[in-house]
Amino acid sequence: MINELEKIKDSVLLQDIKVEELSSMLGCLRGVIKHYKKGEEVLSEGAEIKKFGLLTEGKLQIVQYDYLGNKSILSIIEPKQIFAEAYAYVNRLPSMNVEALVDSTVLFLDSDKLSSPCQNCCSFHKQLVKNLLFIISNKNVNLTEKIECMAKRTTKEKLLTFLSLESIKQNSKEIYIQYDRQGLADYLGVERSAMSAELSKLKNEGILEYNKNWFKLLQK
Amino acid sequence: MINELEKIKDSVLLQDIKVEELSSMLGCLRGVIKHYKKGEEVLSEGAEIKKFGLLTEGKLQIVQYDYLGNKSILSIIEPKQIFAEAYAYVNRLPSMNVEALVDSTVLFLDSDKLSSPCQNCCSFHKQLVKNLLFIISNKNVNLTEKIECMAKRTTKEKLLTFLSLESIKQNSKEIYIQYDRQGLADYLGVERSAMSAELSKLKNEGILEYNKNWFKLLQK
DNA sequence: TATAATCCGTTGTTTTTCCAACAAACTTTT
DNA sequence: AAAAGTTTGTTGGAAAAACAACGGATTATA
Repeated sequence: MINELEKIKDSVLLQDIKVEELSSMLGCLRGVIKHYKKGEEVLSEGAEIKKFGLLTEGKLQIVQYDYLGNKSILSIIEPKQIFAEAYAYVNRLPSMNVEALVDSTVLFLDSDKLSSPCQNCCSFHKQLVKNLLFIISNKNVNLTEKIECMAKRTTKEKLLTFLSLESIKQNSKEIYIQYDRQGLADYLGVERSAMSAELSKLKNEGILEYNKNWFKLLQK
Repeated sequence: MINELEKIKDSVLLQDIKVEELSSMLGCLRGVIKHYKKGEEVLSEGAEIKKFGLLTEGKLQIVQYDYLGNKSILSIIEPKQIFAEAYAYVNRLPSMNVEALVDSTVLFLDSDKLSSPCQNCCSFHKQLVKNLLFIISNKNVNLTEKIECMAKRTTKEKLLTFLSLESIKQNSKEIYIQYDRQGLADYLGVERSAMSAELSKLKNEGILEYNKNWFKLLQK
């Protein structure tokens, strides 16, 4: 257990919590460590979620199957990230599955215990709640921004909306993006090749310059 | 102030908090009441947010201007709802404005104080945090579902994804939706007339029956 | 009840996207 | 440094969506 804590002590969730407090936290939040083999299911669709997970080791995938059975990957969970936290706080059944992409270890924490501090009002609770609110709020803002992009009707507009949001965040007309072309197309919900074509057009029109992950918005 | 509390005492944020505790809560969270005339700006783009709002009276609109200056309405805030809570917990500047659609009254509460209970660990803090986590998590799930619909490539798929999600939520093949046609088209990010045409097609193909707000998914 | 206003479905045209296939550029491996 | 694999840009035809315009139905208003 100590070993696992070592790996996640600088995660966002545990930010600014003293190392000495971590093990008492585990008890308070009913921490449970579970191991999964590659390909195993960590959480399954429709199963009630009372604890959320903090990945200590490995890699997970959040996937969803639509009404036709088509699989789509919602996100990849890397070590130190938490998952399923929103469903833990909402009495709705999740419509997605979590699968282990490689052998993985997860620390599950009781969501109720986190938000309902014990009598002695342990000092770390305050910080944990703050961190969790930050994480969920941040996700919220990110989802809203993604919707802002996807709501545009044309690929060109989706691209420009995405790039100007990045430009604001990076506080510069020159920006570096985290996605490759396929990743960006997936994010915006469009076809990669069509998006590439649209990027070329924007370059020809003198609206944009780019090279690999570097982009520059010209004029206004 | 007492009068304002009366109006919001059964809001989701204040759920399961005793009426006697409400006024001490106001002090603890540095509650501030503000009034706005119709058309006035409640929060403006780029201005740091330290407090989130709880609308006690009136109606607000969250709007956004894109890189071309086009205005789009993100949501309408009705009394008892909170707003700007995600931005209050994230150190990012909001990219939207909040405007009063009619004369309105807002109770602003300090987000820091909410997540950092005072020394005496007032009992309502626990419940407030729980309620807030519920609200934000719920929003999160809703945003994710919207993205699930919008990510589909065709209007037909967007419609069927939306309807089967509703079917699951309402636990029935027969469902009632909250939007009119224009509202649904906006939600899915498509053209109303094209969507109407697609609905007719689905009806002809025997996949769907509908009349106004009532829909029935046939077969699988 | 008449009138106005809004909502909804239909159709034809234009624009945009998807899709598939391929070639060029760049990376990684051997 | 060659070979293999991956990523990105390009193109043309097919499919879908946007757009505009209109008429009928429903709802709200005078």
